[in-house]
Amino acid sequence: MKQESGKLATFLASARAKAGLSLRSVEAKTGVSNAYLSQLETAKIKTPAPQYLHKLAELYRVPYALLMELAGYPVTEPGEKKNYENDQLAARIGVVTDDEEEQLVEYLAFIRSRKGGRS
Amino acid sequence: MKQESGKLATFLASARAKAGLSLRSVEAKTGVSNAYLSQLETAKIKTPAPQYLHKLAELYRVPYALLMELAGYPVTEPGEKKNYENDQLAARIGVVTDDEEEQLVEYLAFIRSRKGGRS
DNA sequence: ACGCAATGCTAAGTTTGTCAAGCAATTGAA
DNA sequence: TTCAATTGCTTGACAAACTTAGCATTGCGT
Repeated sequence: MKQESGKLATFLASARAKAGLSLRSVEAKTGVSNAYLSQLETAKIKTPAPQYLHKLAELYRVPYALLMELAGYPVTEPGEKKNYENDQLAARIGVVTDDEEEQLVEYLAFIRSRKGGRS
Repeated sequence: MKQESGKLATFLASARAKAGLSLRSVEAKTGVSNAYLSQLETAKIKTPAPQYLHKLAELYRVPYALLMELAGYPVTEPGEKKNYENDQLAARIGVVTDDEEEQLVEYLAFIRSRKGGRS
């Protein structure tokens, strides 16, 4: 049951909305064309190059790794297992709407972005 | 002074040589076509999809993140800086041949692969 | 020598990311 | 209202990843 569909699209769309930026202003700040950004947010593009995800992660202040994961790229080393302990969290939270899920993901992104500090 | 050219190619080639595998046996084990592997190792392909790097990292027992970096993908979060303290290491090591550099990188990969253990 | 399998590689073709250009709708100022 | 700027989006073209099929060479068994 792998669902990697439009998650990235809606995430990027709401992140930009939250930042109050237009497609063209994002283009100005990141160098990513507005046409491409539109296709990204409408799920016309499935696997954008990591380079662009990195730029957007920087602008929106969300973790690069999260965008990579939403895009369906492998993020962990071959050996490691992914956090399926999150199933426990899912059980506690219960059913959520798409909007709620969206906001939870973004909030988690915010939390994680305030963690950094590798020397 | 960014040089990301044939590093990945030579790294993958020597990793396969060290494993004593043919292109077709790697294809059998990873699902990556031998033609594509050949193009990878002869630098005909610049930016292979991370999915393939992940499979090869698993087979060759080298860090996925290292292959990503050799391919020129961003690997760190937008905030963090890359280890330019390695300039100190470079100063200590001095001039090295391509073969030496290759072996050093692979040895470092080996060291790193024995580190893992995220819960 | 003869075949035959395995090796690395290349040629042609399909798919898909990416951009430049431009279009329809909305907004706002005069 | 009218005009111009801004918005999101689509279209057409190009480049590059990726596959299938096949080639040339090498090695080995008989």
